[in-house]
Amino acid sequence: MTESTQTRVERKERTRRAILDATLVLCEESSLVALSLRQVAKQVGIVPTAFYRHFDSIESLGLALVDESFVSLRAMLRDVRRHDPTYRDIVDQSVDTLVSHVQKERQHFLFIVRERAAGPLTVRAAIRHQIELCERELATDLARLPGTEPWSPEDLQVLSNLIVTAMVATAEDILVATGRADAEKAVAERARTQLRMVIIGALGWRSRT
Amino acid sequence: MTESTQTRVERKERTRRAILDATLVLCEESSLVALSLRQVAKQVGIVPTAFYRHFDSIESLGLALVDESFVSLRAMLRDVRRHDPTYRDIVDQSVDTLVSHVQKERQHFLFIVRERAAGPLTVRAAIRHQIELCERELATDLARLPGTEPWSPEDLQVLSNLIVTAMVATAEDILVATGRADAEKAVAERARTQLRMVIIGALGWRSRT
DNA sequence: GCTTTGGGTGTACAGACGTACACTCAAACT
DNA sequence: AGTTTGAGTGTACGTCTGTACACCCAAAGC
Repeated sequence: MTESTQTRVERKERTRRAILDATLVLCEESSLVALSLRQVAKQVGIVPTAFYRHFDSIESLGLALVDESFVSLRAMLRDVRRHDPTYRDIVDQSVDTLVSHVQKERQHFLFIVRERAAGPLTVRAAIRHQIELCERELATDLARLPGTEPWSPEDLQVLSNLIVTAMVATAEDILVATGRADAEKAVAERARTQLRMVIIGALGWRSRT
Repeated sequence: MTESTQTRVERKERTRRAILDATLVLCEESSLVALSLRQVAKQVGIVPTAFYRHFDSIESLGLALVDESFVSLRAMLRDVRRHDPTYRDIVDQSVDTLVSHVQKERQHFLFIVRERAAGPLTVRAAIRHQIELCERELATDLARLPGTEPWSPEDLQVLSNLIVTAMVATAEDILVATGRADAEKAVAERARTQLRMVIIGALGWRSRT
């Protein structure tokens, strides 16, 4: 028999995690806004009123899940950045990293993609804000690449927005294609082509201002 | 006093429309999956059980709304196509058309954008299918533009997917920016820049196959 | 003109919903 | 050792949910 004695904060943290995990499971099929406190409690294995010891509404639970999800997403961006920025196959590397992270953190990406459009107002706003931060981050990364000297900060931001949009759409398509290896490959290949097209376009772009 | 006598099919169609409209109103704030039959009925002004005379579930009501929404979206695509394809400001024309249609058909676009990610399974599938049809349509349009001769059908499809993705994202941003004229202008300007970048990229693109 | 049809009504019920309140009982603190 | 704290329990409530069933009555069909 394992030693099951635990401190109080450990027990609390364990239950909190169980709530977060249970919600991610339930959110694979539906959305936060269609989720009841009782469903979550049942999935966790606690009584409904115990939920309030950890979150005061489904909405604040959602905000916690947004924070958590973007921790793993930022880990992905760090992975992308880790590679040599001058490496010629940066596109392949980035897309590979995206694909593997989406598969590994499937629940988080599913949650973000769904709640971004349908979640409670504050959750939608939080996700929008986080994605905007990612865009800015990407913009500063792009500024470090060779050949980007003539671009204005505004153009970098616009380009960054386009790339992030395309990558979010790619993540969505990977989630839909899950399980069908050929479909997954096709999505990845398309993402690579699109990234190359965009980069070529950006290199040929001259700001009008 | 207006003549209020109506045929039976007229009355039925009128109520059906009222249900569709009421649902679009309710879907401005939430999602189909968080909507109850009783809420819809109350909004329409009919008794809950009367709902079944027109749809047998919220889901099939959703499918009807998808069809309806894409009728107006196709009208938009027709508007875009109506302009001279060789016209040099095709980008400006297209973005202007998109912006004005999103504003005019705000409810439909809100519905599509939200349910695309969060709706019932069959609704999500229907929306995905319709958007894919739009992509193919755009691909054939692109094939008619001068300078696209060297592109393979696959590359056209990939480019079309990228453009549609960017325009869907633009529509989402317009919906969020509604009411703030400066924000709306910024979104439109960004969409124009992105379209130009993509087109330049596509012109410089050479297929590897 | 009499019958049929079918959109809309009203009542009724079992189950799920959020949440208030009083409770237990170990861990944590003094 | 005695007290406090707080995560989790159990009951209880009024409200909302989907849907079954019997009903109404004007338009449609004969």
